[in-house]
Amino acid sequence: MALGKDYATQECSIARALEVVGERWTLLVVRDALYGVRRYNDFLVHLGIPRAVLASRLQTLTAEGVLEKRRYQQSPPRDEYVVTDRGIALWPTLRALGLWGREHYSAAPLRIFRHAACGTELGAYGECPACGTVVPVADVEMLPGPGLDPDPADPVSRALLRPKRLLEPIETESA
Amino acid sequence: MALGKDYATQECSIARALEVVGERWTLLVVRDALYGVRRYNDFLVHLGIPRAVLASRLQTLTAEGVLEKRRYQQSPPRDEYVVTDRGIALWPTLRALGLWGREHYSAAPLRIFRHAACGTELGAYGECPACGTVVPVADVEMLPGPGLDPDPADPVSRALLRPKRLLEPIETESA
DNA sequence: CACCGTCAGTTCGGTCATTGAACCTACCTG
DNA sequence: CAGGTAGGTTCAATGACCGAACTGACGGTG
Repeated sequence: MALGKDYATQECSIARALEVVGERWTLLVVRDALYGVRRYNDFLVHLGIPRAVLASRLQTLTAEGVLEKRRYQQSPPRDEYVVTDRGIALWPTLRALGLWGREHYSAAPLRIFRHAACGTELGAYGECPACGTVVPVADVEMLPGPGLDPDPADPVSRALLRPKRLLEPIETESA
Repeated sequence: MALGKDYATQECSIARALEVVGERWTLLVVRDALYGVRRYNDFLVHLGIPRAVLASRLQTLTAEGVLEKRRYQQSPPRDEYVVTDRGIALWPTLRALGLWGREHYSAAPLRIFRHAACGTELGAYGECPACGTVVPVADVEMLPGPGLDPDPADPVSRALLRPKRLLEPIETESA
C-alpha cells in the first residue's frame, strides 16, 4: 500500500485487507461503486479527488479484483468500472464504518438503507429485523436521510438523492 | 486526516469515520488496543511502526476519544492507552475487514474468535450462532489459528499466542 | 556517586505519496 | 474546423512517512 512500505511484519487479515483498501480515497471509491457510480468522470466530480489519484486507485482496485473494467462503447472507447463480488463483499465493512461514523460524529442520518422487499430499515449488520435474514446488497434500497443537503452542486450527488437500489447504475440528468 | 485536505466535499458518515481512522496505521493501532495492547513500547514492537507516527496516532486517537490515556504509575511517570467505548464500537468494522481479508487474500485463518461463554466460533457479524446473540467484545475469546507463526520474534506477538479475552491486557514475559 | 538500562517520547534529514493544474488524445457536434 | 467531452498522463510543490539519533526521567547495580 501507500508510502513505501507495506504492513510486512503484520500477520493479520486486517493488515492484509488494509494493504488493498487502506489507502486514502480507496474505500470511498468502493463506496461510490456500490452506490452505482461507474464512470471515471462521475467518480471524479462526486469525490473531488485528483484525477491522477483516481486513475491510480481504479487501476489498483481493478488489479485486485475489487472492480472490473468494462468497455461500454467502442467509439470513442469508454470504460466503466463495475464492482465485482469481491467488492460487494466489502459492504459489511462499509456499513459498519458508516454506522460508527454516524453514531459518534454526526447528528442526523445522511442516508437510510432499507430492505427493498419489505421496506424495513436495515439493522446494524445489514440484516432485516423484520425478515430476520441478511439482505443481499442488490436488495438494499438507499434513500436520502434528513441530514443530507437537498440541493447539492454536482449531478452525481443529485442523482443519489433519488431512492435507488445499491449496485444499480446511477442516472445523471445529462441525458 | 492526512495530506492537507480532509474529505470536505463528502457528505457521508463513512468519510467522516475515515477522517478519524482512515490514516495509515490507525486501524491497526485500534486493533492492537482491542487485543489488549496498552503500552507505547508494546505497540511499537508489535506494529513495527515509526516512533513518531505512533506518537502522532496515539495523540489523535486520544483526542478523538477512541483511546484514553491513563497514568498507571507515578514514578517514573508511565501512561497506558486504553480503548474507550468509542474504540470498542469499532470492533464490528475490524471484524468485517478482517473477514474480508481472510476470505479473499489468505489461506489459513490466523486468529480465531469464539464466544467465551459457550466456545462457539463467532459468526460474520460478531454474533454467536449457538446463542443467537451479539457477543459483547469483552466476552470474545481470541486464540491463534493454524496460519499463525508459532514462534514470533517480538514478545507482544508471543503474548498474543495464548488464548485470551479481547480487551484484557496482555502479559509479556518480561516479568 | 557513576554507570547502565528502560520507557516514552521528540527531532531531523531524506524519501515518497498526494495534490492541483496543465497538458494530451480521441472522438462527436454544429 | 472550432468547441466540447471523456478519460486519462505529466509535472512541480507540498507534506506525510520513514529510520535513526537524541532527550529526559527514572530505577537498579556496584
